[in-house]
Amino acid sequence: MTATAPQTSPRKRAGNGIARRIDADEIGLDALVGHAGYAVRRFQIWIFQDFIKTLGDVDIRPTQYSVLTVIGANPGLSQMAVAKRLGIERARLVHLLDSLEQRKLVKRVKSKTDRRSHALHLTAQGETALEKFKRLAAEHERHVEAKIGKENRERLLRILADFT
Amino acid sequence: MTATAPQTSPRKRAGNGIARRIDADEIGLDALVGHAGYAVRRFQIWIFQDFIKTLGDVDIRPTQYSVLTVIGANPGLSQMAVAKRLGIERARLVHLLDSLEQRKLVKRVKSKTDRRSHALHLTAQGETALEKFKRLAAEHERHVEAKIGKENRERLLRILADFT
DNA sequence: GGACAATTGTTGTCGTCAACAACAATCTTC
DNA sequence: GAAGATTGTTGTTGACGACAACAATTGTCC
Repeated sequence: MTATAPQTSPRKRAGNGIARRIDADEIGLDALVGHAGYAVRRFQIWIFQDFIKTLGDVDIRPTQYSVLTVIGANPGLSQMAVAKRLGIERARLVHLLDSLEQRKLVKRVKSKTDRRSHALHLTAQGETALEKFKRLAAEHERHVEAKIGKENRERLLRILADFT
Repeated sequence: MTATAPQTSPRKRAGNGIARRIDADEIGLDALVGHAGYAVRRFQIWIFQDFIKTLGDVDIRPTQYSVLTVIGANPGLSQMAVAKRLGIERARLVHLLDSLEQRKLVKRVKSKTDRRSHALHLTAQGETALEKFKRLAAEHERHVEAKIGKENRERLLRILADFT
């Protein structure tokens, strides 16, 4: 027996025979506490939920935002180049671009130099839309700052700079 | 035009007419660089991939590991309590437990005090298996340490302590 | 103590996402 | 020019989060 069990039942007996519900914060995480992956995962879920909520009116999700940003900063990239840069599978990027192209934010232009590939560009509408998205994303970033603190957010960005 | 485009084509002309492929690290991320969510997401993917690979021989994924750990540390919990503690939907936990129960690592015991709920316990086999999983998870954690540094990992855990 | 609301586990659907595999068109290389 | 690699596409699989509905059971309120 290695488990450090604080109780062996989902109820706690209060001595008078009345079963009490266990609060979530009474439940130990044991080895999980020392795992960076667990904390990072929970944090990432929180961040994405806030991002999706903050950009809810314009209906832009984190992955879509990353694609638009990269295309905006590097017009003419191929799908393969975008996928590699963002760590997205090229098969997945196809659907992402289908959606963004339907919404007239992005256009696929046949490349002159390589007839297999498409040169990706923002439409004029996409350019102005992206401006708005960036303002909303900055607002989301302020939420992150409010949640973990200004210095902690900057520390975090420094620690994880290699993964961008 | 707000885009700071270093090129407008997926090829770079080298002057002699030969098109050169663009390397991924030449592609700017623009606003993405300042977003904690992007870095956290990429890092989380890296961590999970390493975890899955390191625990590949025993076929345990991060979520399964978290469920086993919590049950091991708090025998007798209900499914609802585990789901709440780990931020998993109770509908999703059903399938997770189905799988773990089939593998004889966990057992659902009918609760005496609440006939709606199940008291969750590790089997004897589950106890010894979890020991091994924890050793492998610790090895994974050393990979994280090697990737971002010992101090950075500890800083990270401190910053994100509220999310566990 | 009996009606009504809340909780628990379960089943099902839907959409997102990563990981593969296969394919046609095209390019590169030898 | 033939063989192999690359690009975009389509499709499948499985993990995962979010919902909705349901039966069984428990809690609450009058």
